[in-house]
Order: sequence, then C-alpha cells, then structure tokens
Amino acid sequence: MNQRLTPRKQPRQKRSQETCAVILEAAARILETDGLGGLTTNRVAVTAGVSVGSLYQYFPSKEAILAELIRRLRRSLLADCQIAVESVRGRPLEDAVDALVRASLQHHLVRPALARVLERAEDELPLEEDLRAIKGELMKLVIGALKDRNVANADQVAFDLVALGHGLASAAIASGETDLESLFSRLRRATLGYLGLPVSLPEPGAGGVTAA
Amino acid sequence: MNQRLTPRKQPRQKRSQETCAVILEAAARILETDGLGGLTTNRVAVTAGVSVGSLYQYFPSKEAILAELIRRLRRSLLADCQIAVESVRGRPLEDAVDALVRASLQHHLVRPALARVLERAEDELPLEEDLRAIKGELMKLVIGALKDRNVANADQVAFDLVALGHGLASAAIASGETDLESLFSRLRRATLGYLGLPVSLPEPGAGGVTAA
DNA sequence: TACTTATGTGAGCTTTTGCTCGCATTACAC
DNA sequence: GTGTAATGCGAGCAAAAGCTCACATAAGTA
Repeated sequence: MNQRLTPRKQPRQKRSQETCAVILEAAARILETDGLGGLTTNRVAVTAGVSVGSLYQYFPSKEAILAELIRRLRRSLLADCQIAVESVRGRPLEDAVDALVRASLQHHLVRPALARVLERAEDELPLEEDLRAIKGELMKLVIGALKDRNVANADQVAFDLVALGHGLASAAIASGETDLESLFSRLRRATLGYLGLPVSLPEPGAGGVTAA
Repeated sequence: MNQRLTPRKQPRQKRSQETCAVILEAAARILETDGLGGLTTNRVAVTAGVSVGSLYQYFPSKEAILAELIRRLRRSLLADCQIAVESVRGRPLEDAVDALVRASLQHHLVRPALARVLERAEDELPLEEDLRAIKGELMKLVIGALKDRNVANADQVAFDLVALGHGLASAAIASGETDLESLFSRLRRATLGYLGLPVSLPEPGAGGVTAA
C-alpha cells in the first residue's frame, strides 16, 4: 500500500485532465451507490471507461482518489463559508450564524450520500496535512466570526456549533431528509439556543416546541 | 461473502463461551487501534490466540463479529437509557434531558475509539432487523419521555436531540476530550436551548456564552 | 515529414483476505 | 474406562484487490 496521497503526476494536456475528472466522477458514483467497501481501483477504472494503468498514472493509490475527492469537497465548503461570512460583515451574531448554517447545510444537500461517505472516509484515513489545514481554516473562520461579535470562549463555542450542525445534518441526511428549510430552522434553534440568544421565529405558529 | 450476521452456533460449554468472548475482545482492540480497515478474520484469530477455524465456528463472517459488537453496545446503551428515564419519572423536562444526556455521554466515554468505529460501521453495514429494533426502542424511549412532559412534535424533537447529542459527543471524542462534566454542560446548553428552556447554570460565573 | 513527449492500454503478477475441511483434542455421559 | 458430542486447530484453497510494466497510440514540435 503506497503512502502517497497526492497525485502522481499533473495532467498537462486537455485529454489527461478529462481522464482525471472521469476517474474522480466514477469513484464518486461508486461511493454513492456502494460505499467505501465498494471502491476498488479496477472498478473505478472500468466505471470511468479507462484502464487501470491510466488511473495509476495520476493516482498512486486508492486512498489518493479518496483524498482528492475529500480535498475538493472541503475546499468548496470553505469557499462557500468564506463567502457567507463576508456577506454578513457588520451584521449581528444571529445573521452570521444563519449564514454559516445555511452555507454548510446547502453543501451537505448537493450530493448527500457522497458527502456522508467522504466524511466517514475522512476520519478513517490518516488525513493529510493540507486537509488538516483546510479544516483549520474553516474553524478559524467561524472563530473569527464569533469573536468579531464578542462571543466569549469562541474556540470552544465554534467547535461545539460545528459539531452540533454536523450531527444534525448527518442524521437528517441519513434518514433521507431533503428539506433545507426545515433542517435550517431546527439547526437554527439549536445553535441560537446554545448561544443563549432568543429564537426569532420564522413561522410564529409552528415555531414553538414546548406546549402551553 | 456470507449473508448471515448471527452467530453460527451457540457455545454450550464454558470453554467455548470464553473463546467467543476472547474473539470479540480481540476484534474490539483491533478496531480501536487500526479501525475498520484493520479488521481481518485471520488477524482477529491471531490476536485472540485462537485459530481461524474456531472463529468461523461461531461467527459466519467478519461482518457477524462487527454486528455482535454493535449489538452489545446498543443493548447496553438502551438499558442505561431506560434506567435513566426510570430514575426521573415524574420529574420535569430538564431533569429528564439531563439524565438521558448523561447516560449517553457516559456510554460514549467507556471505550471512545471503539464506540466511534462501531458507529461508522453501523451505517456502512446493511444493519439487521434486531439492530433496527433496538434503535427504534431507544427513539421510543426518548419520545415517550418528551410526550410525558407535554413536548409538542415529540418525534422530530427526539430525532433532533439525539442527533445533536451524537454530533457533539462524536466530535469531542474524536478530538480527544475526556471530561464528562464539560461535555455534559455544553450539550445541556444546546439541548435546553433547542427546547426553549432557560439554561440553569451549574457554575454561574463561567456559564454565560455571550459577553456583556 | 521525423522525432520526442505525453497519455492510454490491459494482461497478469503479487499480496491480501475470507473461508473450508480433515483431523486432533477436550469435556461430558455412562 | 469407553463412546460420543463439542470444541479447537491451522495448512492451504479460491477469490479479490492492488498495482506494474511492456507496449500502443496520440499530441506537440521542428
């Protein structure tokens, strides 16, 4: 089992870039249908309509394919969250939380099955330095947004909010939910509740949890 | 790959019961150190100090070992939660939430690494009927505790609370936390916040989240 | 055109892994 | 003891999976 998780060689021509893309997409589809256990290099190659040799030209191991998929997912999540934070600059804590929650939930709902599998893979694999870095950036982003709004103990609060959001999103997706708004309002309640903020109700009639 | 996940034959003598136990413990230790990928039948047998043949006498497949470990973990969690709910019969919602949160957190902290791996395995494996049943019981328990205290929309609230707790616990354990009390107070804040209840502070000085 | 480099191929080698089966050993009943 | 059932053993088979390498084709360059 090879140690390297980074691409073996960079594709230089259009043709080979296409090959890389096709391989990654094939892997993604296999993961969606059969999970981590279904992912084999031969199968990826066949599904991609490419020979194993070509696969190994760009990915030194099965794990490298996984790592690349994770890297891309994480990078796009980070980018979306950065945009979200930008968009609420100067606005109060509630809005910042809303924006971040919305961004991350939306992200989970694009290819839910794939996202779930990749997340599991992420903490099974000894994840690479660059992946750690991306994760660190994301935490920094959240911590910054909290600190800017005078939240005390921002490090731990950020950790907890991310974890809570992650938990609810994973469970909801696992059980087949696809309604972003429902998920959003519930996660909103949890996070604002954790922060000790009053939960302003989007739908006054149905927002209450405890009965009279 | 064999389909059966239930033990192939029941051990009748003390000797064979011991063999089963040793096999399961070996599998658990392998999972703790090397994760799902490290689990192979040969390795389990060697680690257990038992021959592969003996292993297959009681477990028809690798998955069966995993399933049995999951079954045991889940059963003990259910039992602990049932006791917790009993112990707060007639007491208010806050106390019930506290008891359940405490029970499940304690459960996660016994063998954290093992618990985590088994949970991942649980939704990779096509989980069995009896496991579904246990999970269903657990949800029923939480839903019942909520309904008894007049919580509206108990089904979804239960789902969300369990998911939130799960998320925070997993993340905390993954990052090496072991302080039950810290975890407890944070998860307490999140759950009570979600429920719209005032968070009564265990430590008035350090309890607040938003600064003045 | 001729030459070089990049890319693509897939048969098949190697290693790993799940699992079987014939035989040995131990516990129990009488 | 003797017989029988339960348990334990581990070499080794078959299948699967990771991966290589010698060769073929396509693209760029002159």
